Formats: sequence, C-alpha cells, structure tokens
Amino acid sequence: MSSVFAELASLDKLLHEPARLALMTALSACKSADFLALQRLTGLTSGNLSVQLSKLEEAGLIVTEKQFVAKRPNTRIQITEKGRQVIEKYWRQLESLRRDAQNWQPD
Amino acid sequence: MSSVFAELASLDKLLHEPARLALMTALSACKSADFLALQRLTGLTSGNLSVQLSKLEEAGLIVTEKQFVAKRPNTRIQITEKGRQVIEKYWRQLESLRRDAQNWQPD
DNA sequence: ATAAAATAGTTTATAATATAAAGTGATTTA
DNA sequence: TAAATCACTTTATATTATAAACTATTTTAT
Repeated sequence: MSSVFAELASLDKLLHEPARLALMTALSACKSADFLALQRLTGLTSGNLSVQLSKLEEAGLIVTEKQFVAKRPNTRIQITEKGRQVIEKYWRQLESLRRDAQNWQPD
Repeated sequence: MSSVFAELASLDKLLHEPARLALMTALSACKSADFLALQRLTGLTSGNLSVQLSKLEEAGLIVTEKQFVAKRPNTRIQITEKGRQVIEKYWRQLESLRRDAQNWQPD
C-alpha cells in the first residue's frame, strides 16, 4: 500500500468540495468578505452558499459576523487561524498526492 | 460572477473524487496496471475499487482487459487517449481555480 | 477425497453529501 | 398598501461514496 494511500486517507473532505475549496482559498487571500461577494465569486445559489458557510463555521475554519448595513442584513466572513492552516495543508497534500501518484509504478 | 465560477462549474466531478483522481493520475504515468496493483496504490476495498473502475470505463477514460494469469482472474487496466486528455485538463483547471481564487478581491 | 479457507473480483444496500426548492423577515417600490 | 425585492436560513431531494454481501474458481488442510 503506497504512500498515495496515506495522502488519500488524510485529504480533508470538507475542503475538497470545489465550492468550499474556492471559498477557503479566496478567504485565505483577503482580510474578509461578505456573503454577496462570496456569492459573486462562486456563482452558488444563496441556499447552497449558506449551507457551505455553516459547515465551515461549524468546523472552526471561518467566523461570521452578522450586522445591518444600510438597513440590510450583512454577513461578514473571515478565515480563522485554524482555517488558514488547514487550507494550506490541503494544497500541500494535494500536490503530494499528485507527485506520488505520478511517480508510482505497478508491482 | 468571477472567473472562479467558470472553473468551478467545469471541474470534472468524475475525476475530482480523490480515489479516482489518484487512479487516473497513476495510470497516466504508466503503460498499464492490474487490479491488485491499483488496490495497493489506493488502499481501497475491492468493492470500492471495482465500482470506481467501472465508472471510469463507462466514461471511456480507461479500458480493462480480463484474462487468466496462473489460473487466477486478472484485470489489466490502461488509460485511454481521452482519459489522458481529461486528467491533464483537470490538473490545469485546478491550478486555475487556485490561482484565480487566490488573486480574487471582494467588491 | 472433501470441507474450509483464500483469491479476485462484482453486485447490492446504506450512509453521507451536494444542491435546489421553499420559507422567513425586513425593506423598498408601484 | 399590496407586491416585489433583498439577504439570507431551513428543509427536502437527488446524487454519490463506500462498505457489506455475494459469486466463482482455486488452493490448502484433514
């Protein structure tokens, strides 16, 4: 059982889903963003985006702050230190998976 | 709606699943491999591996050849030209997604 | 000789997940 | 003031991953 197996098993499935991967990667590159900006980024329906953000928050990877701006509800989202660590780890592990699988030889 | 959306939508979900991603990446780097070698690579149960290979074959990304070797059934798996094209495209698109998400700024 | 275990898989069932649809409560427009 | 819009959340459905159960042949043990 090659080292690819270890990388496979440890790949964080919460981050692997493409929408959450884009969200976390984008959030790791800016101070914060609000709900509508993230919706423009991903093109997700609001329901879908809401569910994905809830999962990320429940896991402690982001924090959300709900306020009113110009009489409108406004949700500001920020990555946590933990979130920053796991997204960086994810990309490293995916690179490892790719390299190990590419270098693998049968037998 | 930023360009991340286009990358998100076009990311091939058949290839994105980690086990199939490892399988296709490995198969793109060798002439062929048999069922047991791929099972050692991925650590999948035989049932799971069988299902994933069936999906890849149904999509025309691999071909399988079943024979008997030393009185044992033996399934040899090879990537197709189409398979090679789509796995290379997948990795390019994932890099794009990463780069675009990292360069994105809210507003 | 034959019952039990192992090999190399496939098929089926279940549990998890993504995603859309429907719903909420406030605000603006007609 | 009724209807439409905004910014979401909650619930339902459809898809998917994954393990469990099964099949058919072969080897090993008694």
